[in-house]
Amino acid sequence: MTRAADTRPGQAATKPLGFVTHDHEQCVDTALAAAQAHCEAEGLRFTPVRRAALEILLREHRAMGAYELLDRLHEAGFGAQPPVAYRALDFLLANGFVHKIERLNAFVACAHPGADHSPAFLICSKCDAVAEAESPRTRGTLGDAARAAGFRIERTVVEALGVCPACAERSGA
Amino acid sequence: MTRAADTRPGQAATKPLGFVTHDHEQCVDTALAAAQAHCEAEGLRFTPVRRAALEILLREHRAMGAYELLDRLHEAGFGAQPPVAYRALDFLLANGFVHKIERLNAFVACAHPGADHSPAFLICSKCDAVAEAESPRTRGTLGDAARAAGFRIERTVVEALGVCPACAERSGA
DNA sequence: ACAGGAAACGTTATATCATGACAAGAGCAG
DNA sequence: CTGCTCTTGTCATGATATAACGTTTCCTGT
Repeated sequence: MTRAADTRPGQAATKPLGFVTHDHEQCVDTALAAAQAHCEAEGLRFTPVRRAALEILLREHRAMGAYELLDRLHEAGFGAQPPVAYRALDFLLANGFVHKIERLNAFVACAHPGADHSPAFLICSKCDAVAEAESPRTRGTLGDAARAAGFRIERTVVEALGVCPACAERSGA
Repeated sequence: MTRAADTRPGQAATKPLGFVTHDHEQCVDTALAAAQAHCEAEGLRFTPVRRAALEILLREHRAMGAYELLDRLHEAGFGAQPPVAYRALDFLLANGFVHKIERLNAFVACAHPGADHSPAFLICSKCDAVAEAESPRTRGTLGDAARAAGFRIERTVVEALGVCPACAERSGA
């Protein structure tokens, strides 16, 4: 509810992040700064535990379970009980800084900081690696069916299961 | 947009199942018969507990948690422990007779018995009702991105969250 | 018919994921 | 400073899912 609408198809999304290497330090810093700016603009409290949670997810750059995140937060001096992690995640999810991978019951930092988008994920069934891509607007066919049924779509989860390049090479070669 | 489960001719052929009424007795029987035929053709064992699990999901015609299904199976004389339900569900999932709704951690009988398809679901955030639609082939845009990354897609989960007609009317009116 | 093997079933126990409820502290408007 | 709201931390519990193992069932080869 706190995000402005900025729906636009076809941004630079032909290369899903996640299966490539990149300047990670910078990508973490950029995302943290963007989150902080967003919170200041919206009057949200980017508290230490929230910031720490986001930083951990950004640094790991992979889907992480809530309890694993909780361990890291606890190591960093925060509380040790599940609600500590889940509440931070709730905040980050609500503001689009992280996404939940339903298939894995895990969470991943958003790869497109700042952009309001409809994410799609590529999930490797062998190693659970996750890459985020821009969602193809499912508004087309599915949207038609939904309208015909009187169903109002608010959000669409798209998760493609398959084999990532690394695992394909490992088993194929 | 093809539908097989609602076999009544001339009615609501463009609506995704789930938000419409229909001849349920017949739809259950048809689906059970189709499943049985499929198993016989494939040399699979359509055992009593598997059949019972499918029948329960078909009759309920809604997304059901594994433990709720387990209760029903137990009432029907089967074992009372979680693996009883999860193993039946594994079989039914593997053969396309039921689908898992990741978002709800729940299971629903397939609405297109016999058809090899890529389902998409409309999930009401207010009442958890679920309707199954044919998936718009997300192969297009997402498939391109996947290929570019060297990712081989095997299956795609599509779950649209929103408000069903009944809940929209209830809150809107 | 029957022995051997694979698959399925039921059980106990445990692992994993998530939330309810409540008290104490932090930040802000009046 | 006071009252209010939001946030944090805690304990406790609920909800979802799987591991491991012995027994039964079914199929197959003889």
